Amino acid sequence: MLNADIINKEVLNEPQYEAVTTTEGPVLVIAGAGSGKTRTLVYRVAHLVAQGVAPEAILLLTFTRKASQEMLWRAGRLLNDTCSRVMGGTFHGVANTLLRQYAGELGWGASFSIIDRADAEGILNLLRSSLGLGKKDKRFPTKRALMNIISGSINKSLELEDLVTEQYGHLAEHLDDILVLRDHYRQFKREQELMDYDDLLVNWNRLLVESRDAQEAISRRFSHIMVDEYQDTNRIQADIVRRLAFTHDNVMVVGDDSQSIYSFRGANFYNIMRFPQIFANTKIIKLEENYRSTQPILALANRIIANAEEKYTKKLFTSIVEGSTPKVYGARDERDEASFIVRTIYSLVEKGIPLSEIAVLFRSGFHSYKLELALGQERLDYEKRGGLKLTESAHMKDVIAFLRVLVNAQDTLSWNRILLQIEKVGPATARKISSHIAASADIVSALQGYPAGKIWKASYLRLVELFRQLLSESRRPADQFELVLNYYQDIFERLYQDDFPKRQKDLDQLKAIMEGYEDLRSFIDDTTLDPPENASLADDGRERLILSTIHSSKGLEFDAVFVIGLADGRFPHGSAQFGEQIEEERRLFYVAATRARKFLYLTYPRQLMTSDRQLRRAGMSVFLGELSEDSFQRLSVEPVGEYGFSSGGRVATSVSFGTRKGEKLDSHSFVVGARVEHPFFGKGVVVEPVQGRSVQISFDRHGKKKLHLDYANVSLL
DNA sequence: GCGTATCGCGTTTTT
DNA sequence: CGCGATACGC
Repeated sequence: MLNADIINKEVLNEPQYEAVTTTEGPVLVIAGAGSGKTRTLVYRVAHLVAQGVAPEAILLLTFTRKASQEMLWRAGRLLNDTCSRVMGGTFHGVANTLLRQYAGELGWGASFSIIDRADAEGILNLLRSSLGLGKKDKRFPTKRALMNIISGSINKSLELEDLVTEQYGHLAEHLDDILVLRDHYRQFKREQELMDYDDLLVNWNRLLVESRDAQEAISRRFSHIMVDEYQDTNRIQADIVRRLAFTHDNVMVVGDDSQSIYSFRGANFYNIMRFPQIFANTKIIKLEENYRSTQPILALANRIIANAEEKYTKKLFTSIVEGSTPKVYGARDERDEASFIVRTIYSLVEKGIPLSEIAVLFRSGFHSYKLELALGQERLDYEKRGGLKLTESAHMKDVIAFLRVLVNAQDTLSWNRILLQIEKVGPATARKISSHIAASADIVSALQGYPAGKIWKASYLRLVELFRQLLSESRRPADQFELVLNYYQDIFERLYQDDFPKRQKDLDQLKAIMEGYEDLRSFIDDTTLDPPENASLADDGRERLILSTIHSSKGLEFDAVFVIGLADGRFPHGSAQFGEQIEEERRLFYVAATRARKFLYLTYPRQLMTSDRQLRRAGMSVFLGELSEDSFQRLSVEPVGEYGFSSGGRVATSVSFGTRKGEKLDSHSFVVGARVEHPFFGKGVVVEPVQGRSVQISFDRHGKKKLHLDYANVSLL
């Protein structure tokens, strides 16, 4: 069960942790980057469980799915199976679970389906065209901007009118159109029994406000509530936390105002400032020691944030004094930038840094395309985070649409998606058919009853036949999916002629996931709220390089970090012009730099390819220009000469990691002639005996390498 | 005339 | 890659 030794050693020796774990009542922890915010929460869970609090009564709220996995994993090391009983997850995930349980309280039927953001945009698209908006006027907001306005008014708890005048002033003359659209949008959703992400939180809050029983029950069920990254909460989330704890006030929130990077979705770091007023007798704890990064990295990070216009009194310090100076590399172009990264990764791996402890971070998803190409050539395995998730790609949405309409026949959006796949059926026809289905009780007879056009009748009948089979008898979700795949295969190959083999893998993967579900509805809910990640799902133990947007890297840490694309116009993002927007970009850079433990590389291309294949000169990011030259070291030549692109030789694609981190290596075992294995370089043989802590090994596929036993992950075969 | 196919354009970040 | 405008086919 509980490993008391770890708690005693790791927690009680740290004064801050002791304060954090033993304090009762509301606690606000203001903590800098790398100060162990998440650890603090995990230790508190451990402490509470040790005190006899039932794990089921603890609620841990985080923002990103990754962060919550990370946290539960850490908790698992302390609590083992107990931690699986702790309720942890994102606000939205927990909201979904609770709402499903208490839906009756609000008089909702059991059937409502959750739509994601892109679907919501689809609704707006339909409405906008049905209202005859948009085409007339180029200045009319894009669908994305409309979504931001409409859902932003919910998140920020602002009246739509105020929001438009404050932030979208140029749209003021279209306010009436936007209001009409908003009302249509709500009406449409109500009719279709659809909820989107924002409604989920609004309704959670409504449940707590309107149903005293539910509020009472939920508040008693969770006797201890903890929130990570509190600076990223919006008004509604703060309200929810307040109401959840109304019977006991046992709330601990952790946050850092310098890392507030989500204001674009309504996050409001004044929530942190307000916390002591919302909860009486709040105890405030500051954690200012950084346990993550070396002094040179921290010094650079401090310089970044020192340039911020609004400064908060928080000075980070570290006891890890020694370390390598952050490097800045101005590459010729993106290709050169990618090549630099590949070379440097090789040298880092040789130093013994595991591939999974190296991360490449960037501002926007597409900034890594060139690098991904280079990594592919090198056969270097990577995992990309941020950007499109598995279920967000078009082909996945296509197949999931079939499953969604099986759960909710009223889901007009998914019907549209399905029908548009038929050749010669466009938006207009699709809309007619789907509203015909929505008005009818039985899917199959509705489909059969619709008069099909001559040209597309044949393909349409295939679809009817599919649904007849899907609904003819009760089938397992996996079997239903199989039927859908059979039908979809042709369409799939037509739609994605260029790259369907690559996409096919995703479909297979989804099939594997479906096998684990008995109930189609729960599968649909899970995929809308918690999209599975592409590669990490099949965890085969291989270590992968991490490519991530900075937003998705929040809360994580790596031995070595590359921040790429630090060019003018890329970072800060070109459209960030007003003061507070630039400030948020700066905090973003700060977050990126503070992910690094030991090595930090900042790179930028001097030339960028524009969309029309023209080369354009790009300057260095203003954020780099602001830093004093002594906080980093400029690289003009290759850092390590030995590695270029390996043209013929390939890097091992399947790597098995036998040794665990921290396992002591016995230097006497590495005698000349011993067969060894390295996770990255593969198999090899010792050619020179141990000198100090170094040994020379000749690898079958990589030649001779001198490896340091304290770092390198070498194991005897 | 309506609806669909196609070409060209610009691309933030996410629960 | 999704969107809007334009061109073509029924």
